[in-house]
Amino acid sequence: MSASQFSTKQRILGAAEALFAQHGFAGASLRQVTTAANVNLAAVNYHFGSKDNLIEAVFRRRLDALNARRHAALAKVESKPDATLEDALDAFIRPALELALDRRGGAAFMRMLARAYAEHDERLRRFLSDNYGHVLREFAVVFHRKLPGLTKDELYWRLDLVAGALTYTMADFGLIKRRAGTSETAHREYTIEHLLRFAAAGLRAP
Amino acid sequence: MSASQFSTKQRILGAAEALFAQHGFAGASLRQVTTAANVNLAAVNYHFGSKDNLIEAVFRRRLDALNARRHAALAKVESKPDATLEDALDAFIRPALELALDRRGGAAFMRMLARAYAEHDERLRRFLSDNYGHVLREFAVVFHRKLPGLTKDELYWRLDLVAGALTYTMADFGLIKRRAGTSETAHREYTIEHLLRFAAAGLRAP
DNA sequence: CTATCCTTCAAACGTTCGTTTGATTCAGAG
DNA sequence: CTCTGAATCAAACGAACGTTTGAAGGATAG
Repeated sequence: MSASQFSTKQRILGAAEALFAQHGFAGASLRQVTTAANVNLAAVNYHFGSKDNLIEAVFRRRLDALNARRHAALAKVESKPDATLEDALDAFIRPALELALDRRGGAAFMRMLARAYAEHDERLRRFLSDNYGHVLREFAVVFHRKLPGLTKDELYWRLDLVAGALTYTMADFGLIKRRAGTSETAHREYTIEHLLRFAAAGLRAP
Repeated sequence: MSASQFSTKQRILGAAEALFAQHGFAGASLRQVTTAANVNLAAVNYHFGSKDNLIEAVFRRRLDALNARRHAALAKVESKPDATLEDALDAFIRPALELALDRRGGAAFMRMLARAYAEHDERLRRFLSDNYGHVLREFAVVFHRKLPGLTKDELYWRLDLVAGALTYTMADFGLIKRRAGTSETAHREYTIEHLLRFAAAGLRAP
């Protein structure tokens, strides 16, 4: 009889996500994680091989779905001949915000992502680039088409800054309680509108 | 004969700043710090008492000056009767950007600050709030006057988001090499203009 | 039933951590 | 010169870390 309806693997992933978000990758120990997940200490190395592999698995669980949604949304935008920069940005932002507002740990994951972004860790950057870089490159191509007059270098670091600011901002949005009386849909649309305007202005700056 | 023109204390602070920026507070060990600073391991506890105190000292060395400059710039803005929201934002952003562009470790400090911001560490937040909160509250009062129609709660979380996005962005600006042929002054003014427009738009959003 | 395979368990591994200790060095005051 | 006190040093402390081990558990197939 386990202590939860979820499997050992899933309980480890959930506890690790929350603790990595709170204390960082170096700051959260496997003993904290396994205690919170109510599993044996050795279970992490049995199921994931190492702490580094666990970190990657925590990312993978959420980012696989996020990237698939972003890819599909961008494809839909590309099928319309009169799509704007804002439409492409919406395809980028909306899936991420839905993830950030997900009730089962979405906010914790977003905070973890923001920390990873701020860490500039080489190993983690390579992992993210190798596994999810192709979708980001698709977006970069589309953005480049919507933004002639920007050199490739200029576009790339602007995208990096915009993505960073969005990630950081969304990590905090998960913590903000929405105003009473507003539906979750309204809250999401209000937030997307806000982020989208900021991102578009940043990308279009002279 | 020491290995540098700087004192043991200063060498520790400089090495700690760089290593905290690169590996985080938990990830950088005192052995790494003291080796990089070319001092004995026990020197940290002798001069600062503990690792936590060292972290605070690294912040204090830069933030004392930053807060004084921000306070002075805001006072100058307040002395003009027709000052705009953009003027107040300039008083907030310009000293920080000058710090970020400082050649002696300014970029490293900004990256460290961005990490601290993303960490949401309770102890660190209390330290920053206790020591530098009063200047931020001065800014909040001015911003509130320039932004009627915003509730106090709305203003506070918008300021938090704006400050976070700015901090994160400036942490990366320190890494970006400016285009050849542009002076440092021109680069700084271009960047400030960019950040200022974004922050003003974010604060003024409906 | 036994045999097999996946999973869980308590215990221990060697390493690294922050911190403390007690001796040593050394410049400046009397 | 001696004395004093701050600074530096090598060495060690106990605790916590990620990881490994070998035995025990427990479901399923033959």
